[in-house]
Amino acid sequence: MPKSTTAERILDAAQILFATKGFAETSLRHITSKAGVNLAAVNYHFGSKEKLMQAVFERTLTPFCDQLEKQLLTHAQSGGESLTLEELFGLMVSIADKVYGDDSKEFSRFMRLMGLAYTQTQDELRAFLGDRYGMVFKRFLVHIKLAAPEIPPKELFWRIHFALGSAVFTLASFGGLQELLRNDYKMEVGLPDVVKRLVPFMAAGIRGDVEK
Amino acid sequence: MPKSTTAERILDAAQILFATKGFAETSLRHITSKAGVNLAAVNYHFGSKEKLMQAVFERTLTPFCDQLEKQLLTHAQSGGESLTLEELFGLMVSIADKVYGDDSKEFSRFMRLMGLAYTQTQDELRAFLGDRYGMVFKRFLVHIKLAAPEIPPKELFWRIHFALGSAVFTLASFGGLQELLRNDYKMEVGLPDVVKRLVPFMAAGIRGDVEK
DNA sequence: CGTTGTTTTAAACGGATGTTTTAAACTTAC
DNA sequence: GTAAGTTTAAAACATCCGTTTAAAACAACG
Repeated sequence: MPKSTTAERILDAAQILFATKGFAETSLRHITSKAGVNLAAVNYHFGSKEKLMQAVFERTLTPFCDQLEKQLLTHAQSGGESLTLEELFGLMVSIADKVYGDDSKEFSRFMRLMGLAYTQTQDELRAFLGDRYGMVFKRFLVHIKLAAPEIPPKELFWRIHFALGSAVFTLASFGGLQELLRNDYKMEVGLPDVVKRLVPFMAAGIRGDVEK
Repeated sequence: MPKSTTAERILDAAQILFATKGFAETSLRHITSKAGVNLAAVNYHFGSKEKLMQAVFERTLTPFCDQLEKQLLTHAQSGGESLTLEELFGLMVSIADKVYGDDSKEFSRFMRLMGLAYTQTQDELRAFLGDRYGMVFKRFLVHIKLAAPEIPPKELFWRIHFALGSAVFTLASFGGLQELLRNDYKMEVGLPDVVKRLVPFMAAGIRGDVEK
């Protein structure tokens, strides 16, 4: 099997435990014992638990954002017309697919981490994510505005957050919902299945097919 | 000022702290010092931290659910036709208005608690809420199904949770979004304003105007 | 008043947490 | 092969946690 460094094993274990139990509920001893390394290794390699959390996000978020920016840029330079909402969200999905492989567990974990980042009030982490990835997010918002130019800014602002909310909420609690569906409806469903329903929901919601 | 019992002061403090910091991140010492009572009072009056969490939800959730059930029942008995989605969500809004008064801070806190209950992996709390309020929720789902009979169950399941997500997410972080809107767009907006946009968004999303 | 039952208080308990320390083990290069 | 630098190891540190104890304060009532 491929040898992995201590730092990598810590990141792997931490990512899984953070995603399934939350930040405060996951102790360094949990992480290090799952990773099979010494307790002190966390503070040696990362400095603190807080920095470890940031490193976990850094590792999973950076490849995704880099790819997203690159593709948006090359599309803009190729002089094509602006992307539709479905294309924009579809782009995110396909990049997530590419970056996180066919391992839907990994993708699900990533989504749960994103949900936790929004939901849990980890002030330092929030600041870190804002500093590190705020620009990417704003650039993406510009594309959304281009894709829905007829919506007044204030209205668009809220619709984006309605849509964002449905995505984060659903994907963050995906495991629980999956179980609920299994118990109440005797149905199995995978993440791609839900994403396929979610993308048009978000796109139409923002575009304003929802006009009363 | 109106005298309040020790148990009430604990509930008040706990509700605020839980909503702003999360369950695991809020200690009993935080709660009791904010409430101005002795540490042991929590275990004396509620038995444990877990039971306190349940009591907080009980206090804020029960009046709302009771009212909702009563109104749905009287409507059914009056022999009227089934309610539309807009009427159903509008009913929830009006009940929330009545129960939580005009205090939009309180309403926002309540929503944040609901979001945490969904997101945070508090197994015992989840079980408690399921036992205590599962039936109310299911009865409400029946009304939604009646209002959107043409949607297959599985599809409806997910659309409901998309809509639920947009509501919980948006209203739970309403304070932050309000500030963001003020800074970036120089606009002021109140809670009723957002709810007015949210209800048709949810209704249309569930009904399936979102068909691709 | 004195007794009884309830509530509050201060202190301690046992355990878990993040972090630090100090020494040992391992790598790397001269 | 030894010296220097890097990584791991075990143990201890200080602090915080939820909970319990036992005594004090209070309330109600005969």
